[in-house]
Amino acid sequence: MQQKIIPDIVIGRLPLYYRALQRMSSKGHTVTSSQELADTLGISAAQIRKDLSQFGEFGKQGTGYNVEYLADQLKKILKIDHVWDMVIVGAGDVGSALARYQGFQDRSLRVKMIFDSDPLKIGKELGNFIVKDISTLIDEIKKEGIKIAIIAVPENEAQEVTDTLIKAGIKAILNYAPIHIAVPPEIRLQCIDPALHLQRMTYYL
Amino acid sequence: MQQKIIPDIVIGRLPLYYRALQRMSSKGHTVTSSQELADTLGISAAQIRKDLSQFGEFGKQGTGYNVEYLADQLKKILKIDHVWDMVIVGAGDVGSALARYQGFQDRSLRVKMIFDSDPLKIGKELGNFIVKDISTLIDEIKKEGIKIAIIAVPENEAQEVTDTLIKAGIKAILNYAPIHIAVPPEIRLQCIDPALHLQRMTYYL
DNA sequence: GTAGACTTGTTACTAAAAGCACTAACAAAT
DNA sequence: ATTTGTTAGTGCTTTTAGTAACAAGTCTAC
Repeated sequence: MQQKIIPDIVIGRLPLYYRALQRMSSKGHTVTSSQELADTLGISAAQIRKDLSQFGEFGKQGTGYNVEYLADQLKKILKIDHVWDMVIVGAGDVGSALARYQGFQDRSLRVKMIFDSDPLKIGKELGNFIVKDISTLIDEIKKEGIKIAIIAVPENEAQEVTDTLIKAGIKAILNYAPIHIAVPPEIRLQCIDPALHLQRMTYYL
Repeated sequence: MQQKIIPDIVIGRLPLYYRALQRMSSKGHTVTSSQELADTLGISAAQIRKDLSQFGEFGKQGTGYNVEYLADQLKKILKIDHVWDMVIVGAGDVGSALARYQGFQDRSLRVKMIFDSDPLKIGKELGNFIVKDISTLIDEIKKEGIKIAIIAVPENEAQEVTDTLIKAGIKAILNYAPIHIAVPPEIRLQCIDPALHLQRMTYYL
């Protein structure tokens, strides 16, 4: 159904556009232009127009884009027109912060469960959750049909947890462990390692 | 002194190589090859060789790279042959998790101070730190000569905090606030927004 | 000492992404 | 009705990034 293949780099920018539109909308703006978005985001107006035109014609020449309408279209494209449940694996500092993170609200994302292997943590309260035993992970994920997981375990456990998650039917993984994990090509993977981001900048200092 | 301009995308991969080498080193490996690194990282061997050759000839034909030596060279290139002190602004969940984060150890990064504007948080203990008053931020940063900052404040305060940090002499910023912040071109900026990473993957589900 | 298997650094080539410029459409003011 | 300024969408050009192939150096086994 997707006629031409859209480059992943374009897909990567869409959430950025959506985030800006949400903010405009909450401020009461009803229309915007590629130029205004460009100024807001630090991306060229031509780039934004080209990206959006890959998916259809959402704007009106001379007028611009209707904020609500464009946001709605992006929601459909990104499949965030409904809430996605997620699991967190690892109830350490990072996992805990993510479990309490308010930034998923209003962005079609919701933490559903959190797992750990440490008997001292299992059963404990954490935010609105009770930490579950990692040995029940496959069953719980399958039962709920969850497709997205966040890994927040030590690096030496990350690959094993990944393999288990994939067995459970997880299709997208956000990895906070500071190590490269291997996944089959059909599994989506994104990594966050603050030290990596920081070391990328020290070169220029 | 830097003869040719190295693309930023190349700089971005160097910390990845360094991380892999650190791991190899801790496992006792003394030599490696572009092929082994490629397998470890999921990047092509040719790519790795080309990236490294931008900075010099670090390997030996037929043999490969000496792990310690290459790691050392990368440390020099990335200027992480000494520890960089950092400040965190915002002592909420994200800031707290970062203040306690163990992943900066052994990676030439160290949190030195944490600030907040909330009187209820100022003066409180947090990990090994006492949360400082944000109104003292400029003085404290200047006094210590700190160049790197992590922003972990709500989105509506992020731009103001950014401007203050730059006044204080900060040259590199890691932004956790879910909003685009504007900085002058000479300031390095990296952003981490987990929702953005996740929404990038939902498209494919 | 030599054959053969490895591995680097480099060059030539291919593919992808971004930038630019232009056309057509629309709105508002006169 | 006409003019002016604005803006989307698109094709073309330039730039950038990645891949593949190869010569030259190194090591090991015999």
